Amino acid sequence: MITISLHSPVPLHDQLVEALRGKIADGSIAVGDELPPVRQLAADLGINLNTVARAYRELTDAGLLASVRGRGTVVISDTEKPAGVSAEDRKRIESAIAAALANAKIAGMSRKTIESMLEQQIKRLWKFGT
Amino acid sequence: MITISLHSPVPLHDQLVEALRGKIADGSIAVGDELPPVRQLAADLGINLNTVARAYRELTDAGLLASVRGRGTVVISDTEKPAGVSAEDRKRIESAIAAALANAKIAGMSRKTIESMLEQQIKRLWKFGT
DNA sequence: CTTGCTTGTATCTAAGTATGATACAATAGT
DNA sequence: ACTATTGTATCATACTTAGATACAAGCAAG
Repeated sequence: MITISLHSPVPLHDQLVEALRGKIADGSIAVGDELPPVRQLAADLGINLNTVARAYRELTDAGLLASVRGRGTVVISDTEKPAGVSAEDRKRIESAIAAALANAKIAGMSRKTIESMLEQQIKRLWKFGT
Repeated sequence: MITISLHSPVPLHDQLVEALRGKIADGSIAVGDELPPVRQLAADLGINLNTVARAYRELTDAGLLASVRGRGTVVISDTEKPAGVSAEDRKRIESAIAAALANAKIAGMSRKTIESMLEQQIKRLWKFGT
Protein backbone atom coordinates (compact mmCIF):
# COMPACT_ATOMS: atom_id res chain seq x y z
CA MET A 1 0.00 0.00 0.00
CA ILE A 2 1.15 3.49 -0.81
CA THR A 3 0.71 6.41 1.53
CA ILE A 4 1.32 10.05 0.68
CA SER A 5 1.01 13.16 2.78
CA LEU A 6 -1.17 16.03 1.61
CA HIS A 7 0.63 18.42 3.96
CA SER A 8 4.19 17.61 3.00
CA PRO A 9 6.19 20.33 1.27
CA VAL A 10 7.21 17.85 -1.42
CA PRO A 11 4.77 17.66 -4.36
CA LEU A 12 2.26 14.83 -4.49
CA HIS A 13 3.51 13.49 -7.81
CA ASP A 14 7.07 13.44 -6.48
CA GLN A 15 5.97 11.57 -3.40
CA LEU A 16 4.18 9.08 -5.58
CA VAL A 17 7.15 8.67 -7.90
CA GLU A 18 9.46 8.03 -4.97
CA ALA A 19 7.03 5.60 -3.41
CA LEU A 20 6.67 3.64 -6.63
CA ARG A 21 10.41 3.73 -7.24
CA GLY A 22 10.89 2.29 -3.79
CA LYS A 23 8.43 -0.52 -4.37
CA ILE A 24 9.99 -1.36 -7.70
CA ALA A 25 13.47 -1.20 -6.22
CA ASP A 26 12.72 -3.58 -3.36
CA GLY A 27 10.62 -5.96 -5.41
CA SER A 28 7.24 -5.24 -3.85
CA ILE A 29 6.21 -4.57 -7.41
CA ALA A 30 7.93 -6.84 -9.89
CA VAL A 31 8.69 -6.45 -13.56
CA GLY A 32 5.58 -7.46 -15.49
CA ASP A 33 3.16 -6.39 -12.80
CA GLU A 34 0.29 -4.13 -13.71
CA LEU A 35 -0.22 -0.92 -11.81
CA PRO A 36 -3.75 0.18 -10.86
CA PRO A 37 -5.57 2.48 -13.30
CA VAL A 38 -4.92 6.16 -12.70
CA ARG A 39 -8.50 6.74 -11.59
CA GLN A 40 -8.47 3.94 -9.07
CA LEU A 41 -5.15 4.84 -7.51
CA ALA A 42 -6.19 8.47 -7.46
CA ALA A 43 -9.39 7.56 -5.65
CA ASP A 44 -7.53 5.34 -3.19
CA LEU A 45 -5.11 8.13 -2.36
CA GLY A 46 -7.73 10.86 -2.42
CA ILE A 47 -5.97 12.90 -5.09
CA ASN A 48 -6.59 13.93 -8.66
CA LEU A 49 -6.23 11.50 -11.53
CA ASN A 50 -3.84 13.86 -13.29
CA THR A 51 -1.41 13.65 -10.42
CA VAL A 52 -1.24 9.87 -10.70
CA ALA A 53 -1.00 10.12 -14.47
CA ARG A 54 1.91 12.49 -14.10
CA ALA A 55 3.74 10.14 -11.78
CA TYR A 56 3.20 7.26 -14.20
CA ARG A 57 4.45 9.39 -17.06
CA GLU A 58 7.59 10.41 -15.21
CA LEU A 59 8.41 6.79 -14.47
CA THR A 60 7.59 5.94 -18.06
CA ASP A 61 10.05 8.58 -19.24
CA ALA A 62 12.58 7.08 -16.85
CA GLY A 63 12.11 3.74 -18.55
CA LEU A 64 10.55 1.87 -15.64
CA LEU A 65 6.94 1.76 -16.81
CA ALA A 66 5.01 1.47 -20.04
CA SER A 67 1.52 2.89 -20.46
CA VAL A 68 -0.94 2.07 -23.22
CA ARG A 69 -4.17 3.99 -23.50
CA GLY A 70 -7.12 1.69 -23.00
CA ARG A 71 -5.03 -1.15 -21.59
CA GLY A 72 -3.13 0.03 -18.54
CA THR A 73 0.33 0.53 -17.11
CA VAL A 74 2.97 -2.14 -16.59
CA VAL A 75 6.38 -2.31 -14.97
CA ILE A 76 8.92 -3.04 -17.69
CA SER A 77 12.20 -2.60 -15.81
CA ASP A 78 13.64 -2.20 -12.35
CA THR A 79 16.81 -0.37 -13.35
CA GLU A 80 16.93 2.92 -15.14
CA LYS A 81 20.32 2.47 -16.67
CA PRO A 82 21.73 -0.99 -17.28
CA ALA A 83 25.19 0.51 -17.74
CA GLY A 84 27.31 2.25 -15.13
CA VAL A 85 26.27 5.18 -13.02
CA SER A 86 27.10 8.60 -14.40
CA ALA A 87 29.11 11.10 -12.41
CA GLU A 88 26.14 13.44 -12.22
CA ASP A 89 23.85 10.74 -10.88
CA ARG A 90 26.43 9.74 -8.35
CA LYS A 91 26.78 13.32 -7.20
CA ARG A 92 23.02 13.75 -7.02
CA ILE A 93 22.60 10.60 -4.97
CA GLU A 94 25.50 11.46 -2.73
CA SER A 95 24.12 14.87 -1.87
CA ALA A 96 20.66 13.43 -1.24
CA ILE A 97 22.16 11.00 1.22
CA ALA A 98 24.31 13.67 2.78
CA ALA A 99 21.25 15.84 3.33
CA ALA A 100 19.27 13.00 4.86
CA LEU A 101 22.10 12.09 7.20
CA ALA A 102 22.70 15.70 8.23
CA ASN A 103 19.05 15.94 9.13
CA ALA A 104 19.28 12.75 11.11
CA LYS A 105 22.24 14.02 13.09
CA ILE A 106 20.74 17.43 13.75
CA ALA A 107 17.52 15.80 14.86
CA GLY A 108 19.62 14.20 17.57
CA MET A 109 19.85 10.69 16.16
CA SER A 110 22.82 8.69 17.35
CA ARG A 111 25.35 7.03 15.09
CA LYS A 112 24.28 3.59 16.18
CA THR A 113 20.63 4.29 15.50
CA ILE A 114 21.25 5.58 12.03
CA GLU A 115 23.61 2.73 11.22
CA SER A 116 21.07 0.07 12.12
CA MET A 117 18.44 1.93 10.15
CA LEU A 118 20.69 1.97 7.12
CA GLU A 119 21.61 -1.67 7.44
CA GLN A 120 17.95 -2.62 7.52
CA GLN A 121 17.11 -0.51 4.47
CA ILE A 122 20.02 -1.84 2.47
CA LYS A 123 19.18 -5.41 3.31
CA ARG A 124 15.64 -4.82 2.14
CA LEU A 125 16.66 -3.17 -1.12
CA TRP A 126 19.55 -5.30 -2.23
CA LYS A 127 17.92 -8.55 -1.11
CA PHE A 128 18.27 -9.49 -4.73
CA GLY A 129 19.71 -7.70 -7.75
CA THR A 130 23.18 -6.22 -7.90
CA MET B 1 32.27 27.12 0.66
CA ILE B 2 28.68 26.57 -0.27
CA THR B 3 27.53 25.71 -3.76
CA ILE B 4 23.98 25.65 -5.00
CA SER B 5 22.54 24.79 -8.37
CA LEU B 6 20.26 27.24 -10.14
CA HIS B 7 18.92 24.46 -12.35
CA SER B 8 18.07 21.96 -9.66
CA PRO B 9 14.39 21.15 -9.15
CA VAL B 10 14.80 21.75 -5.44
CA PRO B 11 14.25 25.37 -4.37
CA LEU B 12 17.24 27.59 -3.73
CA HIS B 13 16.34 28.28 -0.12
CA ASP B 14 15.95 24.57 0.53
CA GLN B 15 19.32 23.86 -1.01
CA LEU B 16 20.83 26.53 1.16
CA VAL B 17 19.15 25.22 4.29
CA GLU B 18 20.39 21.72 3.60
CA ALA B 19 23.88 22.96 2.85
CA LEU B 20 24.05 24.96 6.06
CA ARG B 21 22.55 22.10 8.05
CA GLY B 22 25.26 19.85 6.66
CA LYS B 23 28.04 22.25 7.60
CA ILE B 24 26.64 22.68 11.08
CA ALA B 25 26.18 18.93 11.44
CA ASP B 26 29.74 18.06 10.47
CA GLY B 27 31.34 20.92 12.36
CA SER B 28 32.52 22.98 9.40
CA ILE B 29 30.55 25.73 11.08
CA ALA B 30 30.71 25.58 14.85
CA VAL B 31 28.38 26.88 17.52
CA GLY B 32 29.19 30.53 18.12
CA ASP B 33 30.36 31.18 14.57
CA GLU B 34 28.91 34.10 12.70
CA LEU B 35 27.36 33.52 9.31
CA PRO B 36 27.99 36.00 6.51
CA PRO B 37 25.47 38.83 6.09
CA VAL B 38 22.54 38.00 3.85
CA ARG B 39 23.70 40.47 1.22
CA GLN B 40 27.21 39.10 1.07
CA LEU B 41 26.21 35.45 0.89
CA ALA B 42 23.56 36.33 -1.67
CA ALA B 43 26.18 38.10 -3.80
CA ASP B 44 28.62 35.21 -3.43
CA LEU B 45 26.00 32.71 -4.55
CA GLY B 46 24.52 34.96 -7.22
CA ILE B 47 21.03 34.87 -5.76
CA ASN B 48 18.63 37.30 -4.13
CA LEU B 49 19.13 38.51 -0.58
CA ASN B 50 15.62 37.44 0.34
CA THR B 51 16.43 33.86 -0.50
CA VAL B 52 19.35 33.82 1.92
CA ALA B 53 17.25 35.62 4.52
CA ARG B 54 14.60 32.96 4.18
CA ALA B 55 17.11 30.17 4.68
CA TYR B 56 18.45 31.91 7.79
CA ARG B 57 14.93 32.36 9.12
CA GLU B 58 14.04 28.71 8.59
CA LEU B 59 17.12 27.61 10.50
CA THR B 60 16.34 30.21 13.14
CA ASP B 61 12.87 28.73 13.51
CA ALA B 62 14.48 25.32 13.79
CA GLY B 63 16.55 26.62 16.69
CA LEU B 64 19.96 26.39 15.05
CA LEU B 65 20.58 30.09 14.35
CA ALA B 66 19.84 33.43 15.96
CA SER B 67 19.51 36.61 13.93
CA VAL B 68 19.58 40.16 15.25
CA ARG B 69 18.84 43.05 12.96
CA GLY B 70 21.87 45.29 12.68
CA ARG B 71 24.24 42.76 14.19
CA GLY B 72 24.18 39.55 12.23
CA THR B 73 23.43 35.85 12.44
CA VAL B 74 25.09 33.32 14.72
CA VAL B 75 24.99 29.57 15.15
CA ILE B 76 23.50 28.85 18.57
CA SER B 77 23.08 25.07 18.44
CA ASP B 78 24.01 22.03 16.40
CA THR B 79 21.07 19.89 17.45
CA GLU B 80 17.47 20.77 16.89
CA LYS B 81 16.15 18.80 19.79
CA PRO B 82 18.37 17.98 22.73
CA ALA B 83 15.92 15.30 23.81
CA GLY B 84 15.02 12.11 21.97
CA VAL B 85 13.89 11.90 18.39
CA SER B 86 10.16 12.00 17.85
CA ALA B 87 8.38 9.28 15.97
CA GLU B 88 7.43 11.70 13.22
CA ASP B 89 11.00 12.87 12.76
CA ARG B 90 12.21 9.32 12.66
CA LYS B 91 9.63 8.45 10.07
CA ARG B 92 10.50 11.52 8.02
CA ILE B 93 14.21 10.72 8.11
CA GLU B 94 13.62 7.08 7.37
CA SER B 95 11.59 7.82 4.27
CA ALA B 96 14.14 10.36 3.06
CA ILE B 97 16.85 7.74 3.35
CA ALA B 98 14.64 5.11 1.75
CA ALA B 99 14.01 7.40 -1.21
CA ALA B 100 17.69 8.18 -1.63
CA LEU B 101 18.64 4.52 -1.48
CA ALA B 102 15.88 3.49 -3.88
CA ASN B 103 17.20 6.05 -6.34
CA ALA B 104 20.70 4.71 -5.90
CA LYS B 105 19.61 1.19 -6.62
CA ILE B 106 17.48 2.06 -9.61
CA ALA B 107 20.31 4.15 -10.99
CA GLY B 108 22.24 0.91 -11.05
CA MET B 109 24.49 1.47 -8.08
CA SER B 110 25.85 -1.68 -6.46
CA ARG B 111 25.44 -2.55 -2.81
CA LYS B 112 29.15 -2.28 -2.19
CA THR B 113 29.37 1.16 -3.75
CA ILE B 114 26.52 2.53 -1.73
CA GLU B 115 27.84 0.99 1.46
CA SER B 116 31.25 2.60 1.13
CA MET B 117 29.62 5.90 0.32
CA LEU B 118 27.51 5.67 3.45
CA GLU B 119 30.44 4.69 5.62
CA GLN B 120 32.37 7.70 4.44
CA GLN B 121 29.49 10.08 5.06
CA ILE B 122 28.81 8.73 8.52
CA LYS B 123 32.43 8.96 9.50
CA ARG B 124 32.47 12.58 8.43
CA LEU B 125 29.29 13.51 10.28
CA TRP B 126 29.70 11.63 13.53
CA LYS B 127 33.42 12.35 13.79
CA PHE B 128 32.45 14.02 17.03
CA GLY B 129 29.12 14.53 18.77
CA THR B 130 26.80 11.68 19.68
C1' DC C 1 23.22 63.41 19.98
C1' DT C 2 23.33 62.95 15.07
C1' DT C 3 24.90 61.00 11.03
C1' DG C 4 26.10 57.22 8.23
C1' DC C 5 26.86 52.47 7.56
C1' DT C 6 25.76 47.68 8.32
C1' DT C 7 22.58 44.42 9.51
C1' DG C 8 18.03 41.70 9.23
C1' DT C 9 12.94 42.30 7.91
C1' DA C 10 8.76 43.44 5.48
C1' DT C 11 6.06 44.37 1.21
C1' DC C 12 5.02 43.84 -3.44
C1' DT C 13 5.42 41.70 -8.16
C1' DA C 14 6.29 38.52 -12.01
C1' DA C 15 6.99 33.88 -13.31
C1' DG C 16 6.65 29.32 -12.57
C1' DT C 17 4.55 24.94 -10.57
C1' DA C 18 1.14 21.92 -8.57
C1' DT C 19 -3.29 20.34 -8.38
C1' DG C 20 -7.68 19.74 -9.99
C1' DA C 21 -12.15 19.78 -13.29
C1' DT C 22 -13.29 18.43 -17.54
C1' DA C 23 -13.11 16.82 -22.15
C1' DC C 24 -10.75 13.79 -25.62
C1' DA C 25 -8.88 9.41 -27.65
C1' DA C 26 -7.61 4.65 -27.92
C1' DT C 27 -8.30 -0.27 -26.66
C1' DA C 28 -11.03 -4.36 -25.45
C1' DG C 29 -14.99 -6.91 -24.80
C1' DT C 30 -20.05 -7.70 -25.76
C1' DA D 1 -21.57 -1.07 -33.45
C1' DC D 2 -21.76 0.03 -28.86
C1' DT D 3 -20.19 0.57 -24.22
C1' DA D 4 -16.98 0.47 -20.58
C1' DT D 5 -12.29 1.12 -19.27
C1' DT D 6 -7.97 3.00 -19.90
C1' DG D 7 -4.40 6.76 -20.59
C1' DT D 8 -3.90 11.68 -22.48
C1' DA D 9 -4.63 16.47 -23.40
C1' DT D 10 -6.48 21.10 -22.28
C1' DC D 11 -7.69 24.65 -19.32
C1' DA D 12 -8.26 27.14 -14.82
C1' DT D 13 -7.02 28.23 -10.08
C1' DA D 14 -4.23 28.50 -6.18
C1' DC D 15 0.16 28.42 -4.30
C1' DT D 16 5.30 28.99 -4.25
C1' DT D 17 9.44 30.76 -5.67
C1' DA D 18 12.63 34.28 -6.37
C1' DG D 19 13.59 38.92 -7.08
C1' DA D 20 13.27 44.40 -6.64
C1' DT D 21 12.67 47.63 -3.46
C1' DA D 22 11.68 49.92 0.73
C1' DC D 23 11.80 49.77 5.86
C1' DA D 24 13.80 49.28 10.60
C1' DA D 25 17.17 48.28 14.15
C1' DG D 26 21.83 48.16 15.98
C1' DC D 27 26.51 50.24 16.17
C1' DA D 28 30.36 53.30 15.58
C1' DA D 29 32.53 57.77 14.31
C1' DG D 30 32.25 62.51 14.60
